[in-house]
Amino acid sequence: MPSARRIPEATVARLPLYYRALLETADQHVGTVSSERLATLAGVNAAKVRKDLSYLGSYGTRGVGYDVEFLLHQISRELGLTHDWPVVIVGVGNLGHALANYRGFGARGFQIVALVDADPTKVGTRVGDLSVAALDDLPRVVADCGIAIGIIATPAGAAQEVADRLVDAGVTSILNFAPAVVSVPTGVSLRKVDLAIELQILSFYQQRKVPGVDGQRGDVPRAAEGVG
Amino acid sequence: MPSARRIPEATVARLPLYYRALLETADQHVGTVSSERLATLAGVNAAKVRKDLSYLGSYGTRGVGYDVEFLLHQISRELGLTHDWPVVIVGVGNLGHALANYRGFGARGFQIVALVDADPTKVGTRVGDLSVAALDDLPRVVADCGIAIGIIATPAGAAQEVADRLVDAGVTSILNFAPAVVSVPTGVSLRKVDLAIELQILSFYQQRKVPGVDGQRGDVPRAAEGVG
DNA sequence: GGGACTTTGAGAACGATTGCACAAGCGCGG
DNA sequence: CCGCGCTTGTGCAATCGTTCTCAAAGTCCC
Repeated sequence: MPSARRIPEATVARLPLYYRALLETADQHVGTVSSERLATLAGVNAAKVRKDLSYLGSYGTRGVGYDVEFLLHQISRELGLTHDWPVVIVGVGNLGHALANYRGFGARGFQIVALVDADPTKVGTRVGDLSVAALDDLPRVVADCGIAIGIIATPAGAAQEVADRLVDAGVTSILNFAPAVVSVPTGVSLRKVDLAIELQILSFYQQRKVPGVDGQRGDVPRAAEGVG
Repeated sequence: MPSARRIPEATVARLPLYYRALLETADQHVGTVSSERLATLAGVNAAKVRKDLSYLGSYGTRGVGYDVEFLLHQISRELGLTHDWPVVIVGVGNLGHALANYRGFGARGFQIVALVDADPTKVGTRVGDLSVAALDDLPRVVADCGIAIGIIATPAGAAQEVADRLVDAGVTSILNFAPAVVSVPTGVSLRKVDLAIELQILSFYQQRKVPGVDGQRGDVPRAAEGVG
């Protein structure tokens, strides 16, 4: 069982980074890692690694470091990655299609087990080895497959309704790719990924690098400005 | 020109939300918005909106609110959205393909003007109305199109090399979708979107909702836990 | 067995972000 | 022209997150 301790949100967001770094380390048959090395692999600093890991428990050995296999096990347990999660994607447009075929999910324990779309012309078509179900079938699909996690890959206008339907169907974790604010009841987790917003944030800092000029290339002065 | 004032990173990350909310508001021919209303539309609270906007300047009118058009103009200027940004995507796999066809970018001022891939069998193929260029052509492509922003949509193993090449070619802002840590020189902005990590974070909180049980559905107790 | 060296774990200082509370400013109606 | 109601802008306190620092605890070598 995961430790009952409260783990800060910022730490939770970094655990997957450590997990990934540890997987790479384990592949190289390395027995232990120091916080220093783990930090390099995860792209953070060592103090943060130690503090983050200390929230999970005292799993390191002073003078030695962390046992790779053991720490992997602890983190995967904490993240709930000891078993596969079935996932449903709603919206089989450009993005939904790509997400359905994205191998990165399966490789990390997330199985896309169902695709759903509101468009009747898409229902029944095959994507990979799945066939698209109707939006109205969502409750049955979710129940049958034991789905707790749903992905919204619809246009912005449909996002809130889809979220509501996902929640009604019993989904309690939602990843929203639609560029819209959606709200969910307490007890349902929601994360959002907005691709255009990421570019807009880059645009902000880019804008400030070449003051007054419309972003065309040339000898760009290397400002000391970074992006977190 | 953008105000010289330093704007906190957290605020910068929210400006695009306000921008989107204001666009919707403007569509409805509403002349002014209060911070309260803007907060609702952007999914944050009113105090935060006011504080964020105050970093840009005193653009509101007490007792009235913010002029929608004027504020839109100010924010788009600050974000550098007064002109289109040409963008190159490196890696034309599943994800690169979807990103190339994603309409959300064009709609917000980001034009995908070039696609690049290291695979010789992909070079020359057409995706939408673009043809895929070779990785070695990157410097020419970047220079010709005046590209400052690059998107990495390659497998993890290629990410660092691609980032290096983008930087060499003159790109100073990078959005990385590959599940790998990449480092860039000072002066180059880097943001990352890792799809699997988002799911893993959801998995963490999901895991804690149904203690001891392997995530299957049923009568899930509504915990008061949320995800930021 | 003991001393030098390494690395963790945690306390404390620091910095960033959030949320509260309220004065100041503006429009409107009388 | 004045007072009232509304909404912004901001000082302040609280919270959250990061970084520094160092004692404690282990290994390794002699």
